[in-house]
Amino acid sequence: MIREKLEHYYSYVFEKELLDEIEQVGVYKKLRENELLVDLGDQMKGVPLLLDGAIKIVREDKKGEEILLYFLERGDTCASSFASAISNGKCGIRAIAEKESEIIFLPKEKLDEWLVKYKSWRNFVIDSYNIRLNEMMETIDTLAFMRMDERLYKYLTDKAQIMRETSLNTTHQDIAYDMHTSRVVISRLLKQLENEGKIKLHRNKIEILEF
Amino acid sequence: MIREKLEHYYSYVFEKELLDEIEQVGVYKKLRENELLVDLGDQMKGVPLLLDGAIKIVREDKKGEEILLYFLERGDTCASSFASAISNGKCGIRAIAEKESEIIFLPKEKLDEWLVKYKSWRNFVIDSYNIRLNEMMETIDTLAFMRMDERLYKYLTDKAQIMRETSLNTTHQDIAYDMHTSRVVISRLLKQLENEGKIKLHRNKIEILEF
DNA sequence: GCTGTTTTGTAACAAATGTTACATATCTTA
DNA sequence: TAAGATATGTAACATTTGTTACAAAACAGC
Repeated sequence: MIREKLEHYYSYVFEKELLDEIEQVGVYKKLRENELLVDLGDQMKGVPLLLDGAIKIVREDKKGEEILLYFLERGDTCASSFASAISNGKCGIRAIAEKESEIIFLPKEKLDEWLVKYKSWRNFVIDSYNIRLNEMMETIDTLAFMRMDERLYKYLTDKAQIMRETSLNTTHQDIAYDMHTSRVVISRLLKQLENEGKIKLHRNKIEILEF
Repeated sequence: MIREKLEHYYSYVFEKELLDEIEQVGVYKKLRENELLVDLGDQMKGVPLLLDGAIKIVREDKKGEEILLYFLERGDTCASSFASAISNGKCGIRAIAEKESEIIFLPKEKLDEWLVKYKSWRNFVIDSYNIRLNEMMETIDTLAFMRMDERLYKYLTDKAQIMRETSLNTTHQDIAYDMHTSRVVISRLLKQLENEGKIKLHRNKIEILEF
């Protein structure tokens, strides 16, 4: 069954021999919604390959203030873990399953070995880093160039896409945590978006009418 | 002379055989102050290794609004170029020499080859990506968690360190561009920092009194 | 049903940042 | 030295974002 899912998402990415190796040494794991996958300061023993679901990557500063960096989808891996695993350093982020997810954990001993052996692995690692760098740049653009109302709308539509839903089950407070602002600000701007006809508000649920 | 500089900054990073190869295929280049090294949308034909100087990495959105991402110092390479070079993609940033700098340009044909051949090259590439990811996270922290006055003071002290000077030759307008705000805001906050005794203002020059 | 808890709505105000407008100072160069 | 050009200082005001306080609505468990 693992092989099936692997083939499904990664057969065009990895060579057959590499898929075989992954099947042998990879550890399959199912994550419950809201389960913590990586915490701040963790020393990773490997890297997760995401088979299905959605993982939220969050940054926290010394004072415990949080902000959402980006989401991982199936086919993604966590570049920050890769870093931490291969160099025995600490992880600067927190990763939480946003919904039920499935991953394969690859032991760090193999990471460098595969770089030598498999061209497809080298491409995958480099690509992953690039995707992550670009994602970070987009986050920076968002923070630097957009006003809160635009950021909020982007947050809602992005998250809906990741979750593959047109409604989000979330509270105003949760959004405020992700965007590092206050609940009152979010409520105010959500109401504004509702008046513009872009969303519809319910208790614990936001329907997105316009993408 | 190139060999000398290479040895000086990279002899502890790269194996001897790799240093030899770099000397053979690398193209040395001197950059004048303010010279453009990489522009938005460029398709990189290789990656620059920074031997000396300081390179400013800037992000620009569609509307032409800019913000400083980070600086490169000697020993650094541009992860974003690496990305662009190896995958024939476009570069999402702009790189400008902040002062006279020296680089060695490595042709993209070698990049993947060396990943297979040299452990030290693999480490260097992975490390570079990690350093850049961390730098980006710090930029995000700064944007998300700090007020403008704190950001400004951090900008001044960071830049002074990169430039290895205690005074910066710059105008309020230039700082405003880097921080994506208006000149008036910067002038106001600089005056405030001066009143707090942390800096001293001159025309075209800011002296930093407290680090 | 009733009661406590969670979530949302909103007003009133405070603080931070952005904008416009203009004055003054300093440098450059003819 | 006079005449622009560039850089800085500052006031007054606008907008955006954050904070406090409280009320009302929706839900959960009994």
